[in-house]
Amino acid sequence: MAGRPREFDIESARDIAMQLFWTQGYEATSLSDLLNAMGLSKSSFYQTFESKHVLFEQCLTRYSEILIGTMREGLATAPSSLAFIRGALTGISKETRDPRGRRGCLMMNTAAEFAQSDLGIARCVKASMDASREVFAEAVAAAQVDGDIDAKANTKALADYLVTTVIGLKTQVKAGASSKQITSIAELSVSALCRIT
Amino acid sequence: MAGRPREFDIESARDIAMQLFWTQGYEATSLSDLLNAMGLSKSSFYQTFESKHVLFEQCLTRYSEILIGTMREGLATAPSSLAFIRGALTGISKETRDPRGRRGCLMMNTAAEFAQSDLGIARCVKASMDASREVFAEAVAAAQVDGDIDAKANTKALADYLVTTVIGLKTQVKAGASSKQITSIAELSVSALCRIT
DNA sequence: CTCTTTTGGAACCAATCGGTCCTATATTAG
DNA sequence: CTAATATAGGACCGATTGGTTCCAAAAGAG
Repeated sequence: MAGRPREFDIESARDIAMQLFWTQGYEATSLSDLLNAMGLSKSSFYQTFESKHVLFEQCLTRYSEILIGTMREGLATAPSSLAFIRGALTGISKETRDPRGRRGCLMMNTAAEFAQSDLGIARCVKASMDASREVFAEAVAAAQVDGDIDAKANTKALADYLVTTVIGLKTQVKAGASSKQITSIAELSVSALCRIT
Repeated sequence: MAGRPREFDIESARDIAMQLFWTQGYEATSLSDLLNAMGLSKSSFYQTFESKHVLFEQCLTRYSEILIGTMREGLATAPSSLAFIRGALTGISKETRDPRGRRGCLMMNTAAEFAQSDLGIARCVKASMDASREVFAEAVAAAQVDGDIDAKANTKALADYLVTTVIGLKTQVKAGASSKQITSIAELSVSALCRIT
């Protein structure tokens, strides 16, 4: 039935594209950038992925899956829910030292690049933010049960607060903040979180 | 000595360009977009502003001047330093209703679009962030004198925290958060600020 | 062997990009 | 008047953009 088998792995090719979009942005990533990095000919590219735009949407979805999955795993394996939250914030300081550079978060970058112009993409970004807020909400709720965070506080509002802080921290990294600055802001945010009533 | 006088105002033309860059981003704003919006011919444009890139850098500088100026004025006229801080955060919720749309902050958008690729622009973004952090630092210090914020807290760290929160809030607006969400996060952040020791 | 599919590469597309240059006209100062 | 500058508009530039189409070769399945 089937003819010549595909010589590349679709998912890993898409992951390479995702890294490119993440680092350079959508517009700044040209088709030939993609072809070179993915090691594909134009034929293979357009036969497999419909267009640059479709591929980008797939990359957004994939990124969100990884992001949320990593968060969920971190929450499940952390010594405590509060430890997970603290780690999620302070861990951002590591991105400062990353040789691949201060590239922020693909979702935020995309939100900044497209704003309201592309409806499908805007929906994708919002869905991803909602999902990460949901994970934070679970973490906060658990920390409230643990007694690390005041049980009377509004769980969802605290989750929103955490998402906002993460976004702010990642943008600070991209704007050139030092590792020390990031760590200090993160610690401050966590300790503030624990004092809220 | 002088010939035919210029028929447009350089500063207001640049302001129009700034608005365009702010709304659409640098790459997404084409030369003809600029010419149409500014009401200039190509000749006048290139004679007055050296290039699109140079004009953009001027717009960044201008934006920063306005931003910092507005902050300083707000700090000077607010009933208290803490009131200024609270207003700076909660006021972001208004941007949700702005008909011109959720366009975030030009500096952050630029940071997201250029990342580390353009050194001059990166420097400009960092300078602006440092300046706004400085204003926040003055406000925090004054609020500490007022007794609204614990005097033992690290002033500069709190200022960094505020900048981070503002960035996060503006990005949330751009990503589609509701006015209520923004207000609630802002209030939460301020009350957290007052409890930090 | 045949059918099907993928492959790489090239040719080609219209459109747009930022930018330069030029012409002809208009408006000022001296 | 002349010199100097600004104007609008168009011609033109090379380069690049995302995307389409065609082709001959390759390699699997039946």
